[in-house]
Amino acid sequence: MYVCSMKLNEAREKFIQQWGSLGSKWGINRTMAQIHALFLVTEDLLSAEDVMEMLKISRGNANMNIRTLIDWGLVYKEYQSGERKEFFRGEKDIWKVTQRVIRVRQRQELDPMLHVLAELQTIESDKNNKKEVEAFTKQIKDIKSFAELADGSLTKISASEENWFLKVFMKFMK
Amino acid sequence: MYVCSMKLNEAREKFIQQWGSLGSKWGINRTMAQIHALFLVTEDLLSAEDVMEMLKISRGNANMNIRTLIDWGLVYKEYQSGERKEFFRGEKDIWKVTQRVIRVRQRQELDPMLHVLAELQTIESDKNNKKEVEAFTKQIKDIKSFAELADGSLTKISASEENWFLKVFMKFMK
DNA sequence: CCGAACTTTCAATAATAATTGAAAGTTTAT
DNA sequence: ATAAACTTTCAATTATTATTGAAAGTTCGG
Repeated sequence: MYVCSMKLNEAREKFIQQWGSLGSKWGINRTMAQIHALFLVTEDLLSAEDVMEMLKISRGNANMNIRTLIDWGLVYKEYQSGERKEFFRGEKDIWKVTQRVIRVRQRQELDPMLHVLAELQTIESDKNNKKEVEAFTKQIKDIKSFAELADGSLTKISASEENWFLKVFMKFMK
Repeated sequence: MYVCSMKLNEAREKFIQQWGSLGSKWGINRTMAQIHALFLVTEDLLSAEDVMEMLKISRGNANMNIRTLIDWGLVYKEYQSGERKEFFRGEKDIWKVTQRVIRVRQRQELDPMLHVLAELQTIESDKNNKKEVEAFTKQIKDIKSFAELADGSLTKISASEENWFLKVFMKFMK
C-alpha cells in the first residue's frame, strides 16, 4: 500500500501489539484494542477491508469491533465521495479518548456497582447478629462513599477541558 | 458456622458476586476478586479451608488466589495461637486497598507501556516517508506524555494519606 | 424492481483462561 | 527421625471468551 521504511512499520506493529496487550489486561477485547491502536496511528481513512487485511482478522470480527469502537466514540464513520463502502477515522486526541473510555466504563461497571451497594446498605438485623450487621453495614457504607467519590471525579474529568484539568492537576501534583 | 438472618448472608453473597463481576471486567480473576470481597466483609480470621467452603472452590484455587492477594497487600497472614494452620485477615480500609491495587497494576501494566512508548519515539526516517514518520512520532509523543502524567499522579496518590488526598480533591472538585 | 456491492448476524469452532485434585513438598511436635 | 498436619504445585480438565465465515440482510444505482 505504502512504501515505508521497515522501521515505521515495525514501530506501528509494536504499538498495536502493546496497546492490544494493555487492553486485554484491562478487560477489553484484544482485537478491539488493536483496531483502536491501528486507528490511533493511521492518518488516513480506513475501510473495514483495510482493517481486516492489516490485522489479519475476519470480516465479522472487524465489523463487530469497529462498531463497538464507534459506540464508544473512539472511531468515526466517514464517507469517501464516489465510494459506496464505509470508511473510518480514529479519534486521535488522547485526552478525548480517555474521557470517552471513562464514560463507557463508568456506565457499564461503576453504575451497577453503586446500585448494588445502595441496596446492600439496608439489611435486616436481629438480636443474634447485631454486631455483625453493624460491621457489614459500616464496611459497605465506606466502600459506597469511596465509589461515589470516584464516580463524581470521573464525571468531572470526563466533562472537562484538557486545559482546565491540566491546570488544576498541576496544583494537585506540586 | 454463625446463626445470622438470611438477609445478612444474602447481602454478603450479593456483594461477593458483584465484586467478583467487577473484578473480572477489569481483568482480575473472578475468584480472586470474590475471595477479596469475602475478606472485605469478614471481621474474623479465615483459613484456606474456610474460604474453600464458603466459595465452594478447590484447595489449589483457594491457595493460589490467597497467595496473590497477599502479594498485592490486600490480605495478611496471621497465626492463631494453638493452631498449626495459617489464618488470613483482609485489609478493610478501602483507601489502602485502592492504593495497593494502583501500585500493582502500575507496575504490571503501565510501566511496560511506558517502556515501549519510549522505544517507539525514535524511529528511522527517510525521504519517502518523512511526513508519516513525523505524524507517528508526534502521536506517540502525545500518548507518552499523557501516560507519564497518569503515572506521576498514580504514584502520588498511592503514596499519599487519605486526608491529604481528600482535601486536595475537594478543591479540585468544587 | 433487480442485482451488485456492501454490512451484519450468529451458530460452529478455536483460542484463552481458570479450576481441579492428587501428588509432592514443607513444617512441626514428639 | 518420623509421621501427621498442613501448603504448594502443576498436568489434565473444564469453563469462558473470542473468532470465523457463510448466509441473511441492507442499500443503492439504474
